[in-house]
Amino acid sequence: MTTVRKRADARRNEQALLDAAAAAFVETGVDVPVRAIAARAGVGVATIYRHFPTRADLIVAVYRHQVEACAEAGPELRASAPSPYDALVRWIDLFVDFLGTKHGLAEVLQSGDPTYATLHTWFVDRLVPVCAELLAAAADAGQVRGDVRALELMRGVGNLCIGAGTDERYDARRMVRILMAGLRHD
Amino acid sequence: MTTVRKRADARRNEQALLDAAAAAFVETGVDVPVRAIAARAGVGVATIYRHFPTRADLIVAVYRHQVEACAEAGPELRASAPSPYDALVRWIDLFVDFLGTKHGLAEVLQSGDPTYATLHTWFVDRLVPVCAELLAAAADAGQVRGDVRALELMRGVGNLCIGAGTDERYDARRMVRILMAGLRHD
DNA sequence: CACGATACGGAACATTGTTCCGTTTATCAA
DNA sequence: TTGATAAACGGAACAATGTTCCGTATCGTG
Repeated sequence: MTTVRKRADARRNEQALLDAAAAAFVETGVDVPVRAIAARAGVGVATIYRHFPTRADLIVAVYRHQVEACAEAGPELRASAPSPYDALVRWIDLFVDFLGTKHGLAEVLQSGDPTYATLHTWFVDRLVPVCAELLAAAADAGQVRGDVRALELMRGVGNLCIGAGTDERYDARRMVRILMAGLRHD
Repeated sequence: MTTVRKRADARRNEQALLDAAAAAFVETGVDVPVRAIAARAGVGVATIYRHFPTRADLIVAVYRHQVEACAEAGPELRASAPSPYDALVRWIDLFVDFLGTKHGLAEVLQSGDPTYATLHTWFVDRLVPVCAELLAAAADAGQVRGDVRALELMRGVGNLCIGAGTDERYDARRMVRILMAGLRHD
């Protein structure tokens, strides 16, 4: 399978867009206007759409590595943590860390806006199985109630992370800890 | 204090707008375009802004009675429930009922969008004290941990309600129950 | 070096919130 | 009843943003 090599300027622009988007996401949030990203990368708006048909594709590309790392940490924690429940809690911590530092990502993930359907699907496909594994192990060990599905838990945690960092009176991490504590009941 | 009586057409239009907005909120969500509300009420867009300077004011006007009822239920539950914790849980249930049936309201409440600042403030001012009362009673009775503030709890619950009703795999009410269960730990 | 395919840039279009202004209408006094 | 006046109105106009289109420029290859 000989990969068709893209033109040099196309590859250059794609990288410039990824860099510009990453910076803009940090500075303004994932809902930064496309024109701002384009200007920052020194390209026209159409170039964004050519490389990333939807905004979701761009977000996915920017955060691919970090989400991948989070997914891979699941099995590792399962092996190294003192108990299945600990493994689950620590993994959820990683997830919260990730979401908490991405201004507006949690919001957009749960928004239901069709623009972000790809993003939502990608998160679910990649992370829910990992969470399900940890959750099942904890349930099998009798450490958490058995009637909660991974998708539900992740969505709840994601929801709790909305607005994290915008109001010092709201501590998303603490709320997630309380939710995880509630999981222990039957 | 003689109240300056507004013109008859102004009063008529204000009521028509409230009715149209209520219907549109149910049908489309609280983020329905202003033009759609105006058309439904048979008025021009400027008439909306004349009566309700911001979208938040319109939402507040539409839901005023229901939020008021929720606020008033707090002391009643406190008196009638078998325990302070039960009172708290039941009151939170009412709150979830309210949010769950208002498409997009939970989203908008936590969005941080300055457009909805008035709405956010109104919710906080009216409901947080009620929640604080119930929470303090439960904490005094040793039924819940004492380090969670009412604002934080309500915000967490509000967040968990985001997306309720748009995905049958996510049961906001169950997640709220789990959060409330987590509150019992120290 | 020339040519075809690829990619580009920015104008143009669509949607939505918000404001402005010329026109209409309700109210009240004569 | 009628006319003056302040209140209220409607819709055009403006601004911001997402998305698409098309004429032009550039890359890669023979």
